[in-house]
Amino acid sequence: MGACCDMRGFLSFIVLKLISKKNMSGEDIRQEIKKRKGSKPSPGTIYPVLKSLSESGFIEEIKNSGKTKKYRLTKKGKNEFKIATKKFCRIFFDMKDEFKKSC
Amino acid sequence: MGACCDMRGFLSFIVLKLISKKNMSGEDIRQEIKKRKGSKPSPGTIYPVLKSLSESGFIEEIKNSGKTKKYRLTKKGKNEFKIATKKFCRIFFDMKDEFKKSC
DNA sequence: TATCAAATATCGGTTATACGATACTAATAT
DNA sequence: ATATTAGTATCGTATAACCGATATTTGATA
Repeated sequence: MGACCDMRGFLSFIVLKLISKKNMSGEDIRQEIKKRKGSKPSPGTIYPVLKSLSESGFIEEIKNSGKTKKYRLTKKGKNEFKIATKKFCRIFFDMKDEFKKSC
Repeated sequence: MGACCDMRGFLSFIVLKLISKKNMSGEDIRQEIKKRKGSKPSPGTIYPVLKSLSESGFIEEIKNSGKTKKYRLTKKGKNEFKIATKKFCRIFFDMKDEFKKSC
């Protein structure tokens, strides 16, 4: 319910996008999404996504000193992200105008 | 299953976006989404969305000669779309770079 | 080493997205 | 007037996104 456009979905894509810029942990990702969407995804949302992306071979864990697990894109993940980005652009190509107006 | 980024979601937003540019019928919208996403949403997908947007007062039917019903944004709908666009931009603001590279 | 806290992992349940099938409606052609 | 057909509407169901609660791990600190 609520507003018509709750921007639900695209979470896997957003995660790939974030990791593509910088290696990140689950916590890092939750924080960054909070910044962007306003609401912080629950652990029960983000960790299954990371697991799924990991099992599909799109991302991989990198050893880390702290108590966090950081992830990076694999080669396969980079390719997948490239394809997904193309698709995203085909869907939203005319958002370029809105970007200029609204951002 | 399938790829990780099936771009599911955002349908209401896409519909508002399309109608914001040009008054459209359900069929028009299905066609346009097929062009963008590759797959044509089924009637059972699109008409409930139009109904819901209509009941919420975001879009309204305009009388039409043909056997189609065309919709346009209401004032409320324009406002909602503006807000949703801002949110979209906050989430995907750094897609601007990708747009340049991939579109 | 025992404890604490932060991050991660898992599970059950809710809701929205979406499909396929079927039914309805209305303009048009026979 | 009746049949045809494109567009619209509705229903039941499947799937994925997501949350909240709980459990587990692990680095850090007492």
